[in-house]
Amino acid sequence: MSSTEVLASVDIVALRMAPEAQHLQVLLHRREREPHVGQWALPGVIVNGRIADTSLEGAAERALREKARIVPCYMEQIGTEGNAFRDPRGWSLSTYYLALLAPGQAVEGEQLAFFDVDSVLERRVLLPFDHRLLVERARERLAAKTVYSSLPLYLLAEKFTVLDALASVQACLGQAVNSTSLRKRLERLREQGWVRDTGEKNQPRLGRPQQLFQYTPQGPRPFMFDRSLLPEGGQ
Amino acid sequence: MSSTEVLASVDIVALRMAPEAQHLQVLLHRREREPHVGQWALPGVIVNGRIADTSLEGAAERALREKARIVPCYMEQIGTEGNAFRDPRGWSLSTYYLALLAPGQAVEGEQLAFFDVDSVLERRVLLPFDHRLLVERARERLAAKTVYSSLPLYLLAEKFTVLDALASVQACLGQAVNSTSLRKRLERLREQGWVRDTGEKNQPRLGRPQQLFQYTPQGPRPFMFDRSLLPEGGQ
DNA sequence: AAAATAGTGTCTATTAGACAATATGTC
DNA sequence: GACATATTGTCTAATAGACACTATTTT
Repeated sequence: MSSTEVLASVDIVALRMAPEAQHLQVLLHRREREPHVGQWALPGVIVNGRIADTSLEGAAERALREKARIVPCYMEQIGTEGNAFRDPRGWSLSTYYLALLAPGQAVEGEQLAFFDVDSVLERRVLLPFDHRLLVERARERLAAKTVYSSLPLYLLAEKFTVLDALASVQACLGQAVNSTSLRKRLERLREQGWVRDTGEKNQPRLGRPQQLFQYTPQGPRPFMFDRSLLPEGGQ
Repeated sequence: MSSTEVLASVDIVALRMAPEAQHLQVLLHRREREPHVGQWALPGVIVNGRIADTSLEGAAERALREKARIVPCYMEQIGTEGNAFRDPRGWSLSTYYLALLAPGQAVEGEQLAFFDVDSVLERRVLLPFDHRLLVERARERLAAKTVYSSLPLYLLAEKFTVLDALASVQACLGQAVNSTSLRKRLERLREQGWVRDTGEKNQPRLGRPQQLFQYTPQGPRPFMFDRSLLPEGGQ
């Protein structure tokens, strides 16, 4: 009977909308220990290691709090990757979470930075372990839920315009979305109490002012629409 | 620096359609060791314990193979539950999978049996650890995917009738479904090559014979429809 | 007034759902 | 033929998507 030697960790794929841009960024943290010390990687912690955790969920929150002093707008477990090869220390297992952050989310220190998700997925930024895979899976889940739920709205500032919402949906989905369809979805959300018209306006440099909305979730899970945004895209 | 003592296991929520009935059953295995020896529980194994595993997925397949000598039609990781309380031995973590079995799936031995999912969820059959929760989560995922995918078809025999498919969808969903809608979905699947009309017929005791179909998945993941089966039900 | 941007209204296509109509078997 | 069941067809409702139209601001 050998001892059960499995290293358990949690890693966080924390996303925000890039400031003044239309794409997603992922929060990375410079590793403080071996292996891969000094490299940019997903923030994460060993589960119930030097610091006791009461639950996996708790460990995930601790990872974000300790490494980045951040509390996300939304967090969801995506899955667990475990095998004998992903960590040079041996058999390891990482349960990873998708966290959605507000667009203005600031981070302190030299050890933290946001990187474009696409540059990670396209390997222009290389991550240690299988962290690229974890980002890819989190991104896939986000895209899949975007077509039939209100999930992308968690990435918005407290007050947002229709175009902000459109940018978020498109960034999550990785493709263009019909703006009429999105407006109708926002209108339905408003009827259901999930979105509030603040009555305030935002004046762009030119043109008609934009209505400012507020996302007011009525439950822990996003609102589910009964149709996909992308009929052809399915499958 | 304390040692990282976390017990990692995989557990399988393997479901089949009850024979001659319209509901789901879950495969349980009588525990051979402490804790909870002799009780009916989800089949599972310790990850990379006495027997080496190369991956979590591999451990999940091993669990089904070792405990039940079964190869499922479909398997999907649902999530990981981990905390300090779920196992009396201490901090433990279980990654659990949903497995879908063919309706005739036989099991050998006194140590294996199918139980109605509802009797587990309603606590008429009590499972050790948090296994009831795992069954509930797997069932939720199945129901959620049933409204917009072909997932329930993995529960069918090689050749099935429209009514078989309807029974499966309704069992997965836990509620009645319009049979016209399901027929149209099957027709679309047929056009897409995901379902084949075998040309054969099944003669019920009375009435017109039933067409026999065959599920022929065109990819590893189920076919996605672009609308929900339950417009009102959403959210 | 012109330009630019936001927001509304109208029409089409698709598909779930209700239900009537038809087909094909047993007794 | 009567009956039972399966299958097809027709109609309605809801909503995504395309696009024309109107509204509101700056210059």
